Amino acid sequence: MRWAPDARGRLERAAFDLFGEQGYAATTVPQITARAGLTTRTFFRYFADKREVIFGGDEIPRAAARLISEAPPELEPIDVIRLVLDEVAATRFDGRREETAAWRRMINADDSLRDRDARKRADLVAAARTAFVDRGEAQRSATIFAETGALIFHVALDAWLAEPEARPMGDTIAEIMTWVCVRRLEGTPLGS
Amino acid sequence: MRWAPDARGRLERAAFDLFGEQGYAATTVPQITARAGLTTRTFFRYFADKREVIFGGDEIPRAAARLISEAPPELEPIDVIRLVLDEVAATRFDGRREETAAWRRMINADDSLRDRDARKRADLVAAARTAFVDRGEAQRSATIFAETGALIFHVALDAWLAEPEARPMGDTIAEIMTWVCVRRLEGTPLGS
DNA sequence: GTCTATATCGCGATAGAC
DNA sequence: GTCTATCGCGATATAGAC
Repeated sequence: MRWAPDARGRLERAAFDLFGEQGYAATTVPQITARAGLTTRTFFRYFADKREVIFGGDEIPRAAARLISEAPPELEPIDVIRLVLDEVAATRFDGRREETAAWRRMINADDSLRDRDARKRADLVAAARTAFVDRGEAQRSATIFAETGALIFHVALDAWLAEPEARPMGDTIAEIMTWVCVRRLEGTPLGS
Repeated sequence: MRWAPDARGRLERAAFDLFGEQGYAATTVPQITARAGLTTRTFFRYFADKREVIFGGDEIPRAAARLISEAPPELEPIDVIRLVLDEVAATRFDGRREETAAWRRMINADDSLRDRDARKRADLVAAARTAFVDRGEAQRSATIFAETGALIFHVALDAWLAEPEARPMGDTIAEIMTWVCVRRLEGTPLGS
């Protein structure tokens, strides 16, 4: 056949290998595509820019939105957050602490990656907000719940990665959640 | 004198004018510097990149950190947040709703500006966290208070700009704050 | 200040899949 | 045949090096 399969996967692997060897900034797109046996132009067909190789496109916002939609309708929003975060922690982070820490180190070492990382969090909030609205939340409460979920998750991820001993990330999340409480007050008089 | 004064201000004004006329993405740095009567190189001496003309450098994180440090030491963190946000609202936003809305529209219209905007929020959180630590908060609680302050501020700003009638931004902030509560639980047994 | 590398993207051609 | 992935070439702006 004319093209080797899985061009996207080859680009991702070549990129991560090179980033590991030389660092993110020192690696050029032509180097990545040369290693993957493709052209520079092809890289930009799969990834909007060089930063996007690091982040999984919109996979995370989509997964979060799906989990929120599928949560039992009778759950309070804060319990939806708990459910979603526990699921995410168990399936995507437990057992991958070292890889995750290395990934975070790479992001934190580069300014343009920190920009994009912050943007990804905003995208996650936007997707979660929509999902909460679909559950019947008002715009404003949906926004606050989405923001709060992202807050808990990011604080917990940082804390979990900083802990001396590996333990289930859900434990860290539970600790953070005891700290933050969000009350639904829509419609109640101000100051109540 | 050899150089016309206020190169930075001229660059900012030229940039905003051109962004208004042609849009952000369609405006090149050489166009900006030509209008300001300066060279491209000079632009990058004042601004790290093209996006930074839009944001005020690290002025906002610095101001927030200063306000947190100067708040009366006996205040609870959530009341420090209230104080700081009210001050910021009154001095920087009240009476500038239209400019602020236009500024937000410009940011939301461009992907690279959304990246940077999200990053600026992260920088603000980092500065506020440090300031809370200086007040004697533990790392983890400082992080949560800083994140919560940023959350309230951003939700309130969005809401305030979306309101049909202009009113003091502090009123919107007060409404949002009745929604979000943060408890200091460091040192208490888990599950309490 | 000048020079240059590199990211980024548009366009037309082409090769194989269905 | 049409559709899609890929290529090759080129143009331009940002951003950093010298």
